Amino acid sequence: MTASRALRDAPDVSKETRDKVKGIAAKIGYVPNRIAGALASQSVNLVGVVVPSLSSFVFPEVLSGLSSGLDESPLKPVIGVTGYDLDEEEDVIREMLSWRPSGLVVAGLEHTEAACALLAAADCPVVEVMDVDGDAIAHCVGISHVAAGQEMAQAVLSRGYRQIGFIGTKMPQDYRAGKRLDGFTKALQQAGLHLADSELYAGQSSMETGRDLTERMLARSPNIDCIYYSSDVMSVGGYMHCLANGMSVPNDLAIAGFNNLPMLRGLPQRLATTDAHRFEIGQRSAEIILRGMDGPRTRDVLAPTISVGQSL
Amino acid sequence: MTASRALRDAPDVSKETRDKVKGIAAKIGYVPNRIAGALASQSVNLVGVVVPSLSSFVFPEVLSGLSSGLDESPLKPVIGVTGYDLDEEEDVIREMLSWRPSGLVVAGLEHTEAACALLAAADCPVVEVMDVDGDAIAHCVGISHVAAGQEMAQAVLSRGYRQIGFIGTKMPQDYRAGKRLDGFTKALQQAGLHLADSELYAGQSSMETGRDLTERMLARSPNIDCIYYSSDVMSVGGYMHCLANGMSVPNDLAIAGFNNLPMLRGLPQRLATTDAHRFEIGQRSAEIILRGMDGPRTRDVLAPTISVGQSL
DNA sequence: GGCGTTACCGTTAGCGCTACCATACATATC
DNA sequence: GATATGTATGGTAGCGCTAACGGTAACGCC
Repeated sequence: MTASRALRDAPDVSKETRDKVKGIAAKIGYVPNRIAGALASQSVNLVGVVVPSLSSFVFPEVLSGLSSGLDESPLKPVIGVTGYDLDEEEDVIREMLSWRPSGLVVAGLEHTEAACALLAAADCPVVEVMDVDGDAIAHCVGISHVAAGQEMAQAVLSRGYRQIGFIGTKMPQDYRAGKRLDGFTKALQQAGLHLADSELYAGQSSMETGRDLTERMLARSPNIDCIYYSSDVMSVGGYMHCLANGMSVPNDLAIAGFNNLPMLRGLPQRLATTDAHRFEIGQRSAEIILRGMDGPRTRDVLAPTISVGQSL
Repeated sequence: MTASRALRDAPDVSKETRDKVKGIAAKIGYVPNRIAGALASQSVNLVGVVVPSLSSFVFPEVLSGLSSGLDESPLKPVIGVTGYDLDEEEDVIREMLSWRPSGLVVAGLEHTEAACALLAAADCPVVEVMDVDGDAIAHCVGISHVAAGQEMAQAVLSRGYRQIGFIGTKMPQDYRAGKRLDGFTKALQQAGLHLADSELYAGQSSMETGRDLTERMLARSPNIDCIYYSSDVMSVGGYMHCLANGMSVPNDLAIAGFNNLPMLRGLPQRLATTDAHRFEIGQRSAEIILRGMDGPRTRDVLAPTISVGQSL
């Protein structure tokens, strides 16, 4: 017991004893068994984070916000990746909860029925992040993607564009992109317009896909004057198509994306985008988890920040 | 015991009993406590992965390789991030090992003395990935970054460039970038040349940094005809500088990067780069870990694949 | 001397599972 | 009928720690 206390910096150990224990522990290369410790103390200083993808440039930033928010606490984030697959998500959530974490952060509001049951019954704070358009099971921090889509539509319309295309992910895959499209088209309809053309793709967003689909859409619908992309990665791809073909942005084609990714700041022109405040979402999730199980149920709606740049 | 066996799909349970147990478990929302399970069975089906950063575009791909390699096994990767800080790395390694994982993957060969001791004493397979230039403590899969730098220098020299600059991370931060620079300058020296100019920066690589440092270098050393960047993110930034200023690549400036990132495939021109086979590194690490503790010590040196593209 | 207080250290039990073995019963074999 | 074999189930101990509490010594106070 004294050794256990000494190594954990728990009170009731004299300085000499503590130093002696730590010295010997270092010498023999003792690494405490956290599994046994966690079982005995019924506490695991880990926070599960369940995200669809790490290569989409989007979630690492949520994660750094979360890490920074947990920095002063003993909690550490543990990441699980679902590949935008709800069944896989259910497995990852189950796996996470089976380790009895101190908190769980899940991206999005859409889950399988079983996953919802797991989240509802979890005996740790659960935060659903990124999205607030829908019914949250637990705490919830994010932006309205419907609102983000509407706002961008208004920015596009106010600048006089009328032949508007959309390029984005196929919908069952990325619910949030779908909500942005819903908001966007709704706003167009209110102005008596509808989408002139659209391209939906499955799989990873990439600059290459953005460039290729832009080319295809413009070949099919040459009078398109503005394209809304479901992601900045895609919109940068579209921009590259313009650069490669001597098209002037926004004169020949106006461009708008989403996410306000760091890569936008390296381009010759600033492209229109919407910042979803990913870092802050992570930070606020950390705060909610640190409050523990007692706090009131939170629904934290951040306002997306549009930035029209020089491409509209 | 029967219930435990039923839930784990262990043998020696009749089908009726198994169904009954699973049914009741689902109904009451039972989630097995993996902590207790792991303690009792002395086995944890997790593989720790320690990487410097997730937003550098580089490690997510190693991770997908690893995941794909572990797919058929019960093992799952758990990610830890160090922020390119060796002391933080030591903490993360200690934390990982305290959970008694089935394997540990660590990026790079440079660690604190204590971390080296931990890795050497770990009772699970340990794989040091990405880099083979140096002394590995355990298994090791990667490319020689010195060789990658040399090879790119030869490609640059063979095309007649003589005023060559380098833009990259400050060295204590990213050892592998430093090794590429070493190989690069060594090859230049063998041709009787040395770097005409260089810019080193601290912090994250980004297109913006690449663009700004390129501008600064060209302002200072206008006769530079080729720049080698420590990363594709940076070289794309340099390319953006050229596009924004009407400079022709490679006529006005030749450009070479490293990593063969997906983003390169979206650009108007293909930039010179070197593929470090990140996905394959992940896959091979998975194989090594699946072999367990008995297999022979591996040193798996992959050949970096240079691609000169249209920018040299 | 009796009592309380503080500082430190040790004993015991138990966290929730699973490895291992014992048991019970059915079926097969000679 | 005795013995072996297979299938399903249950009992017991223990994984390596820590919470809770018990003990001991030293000191102070009235």
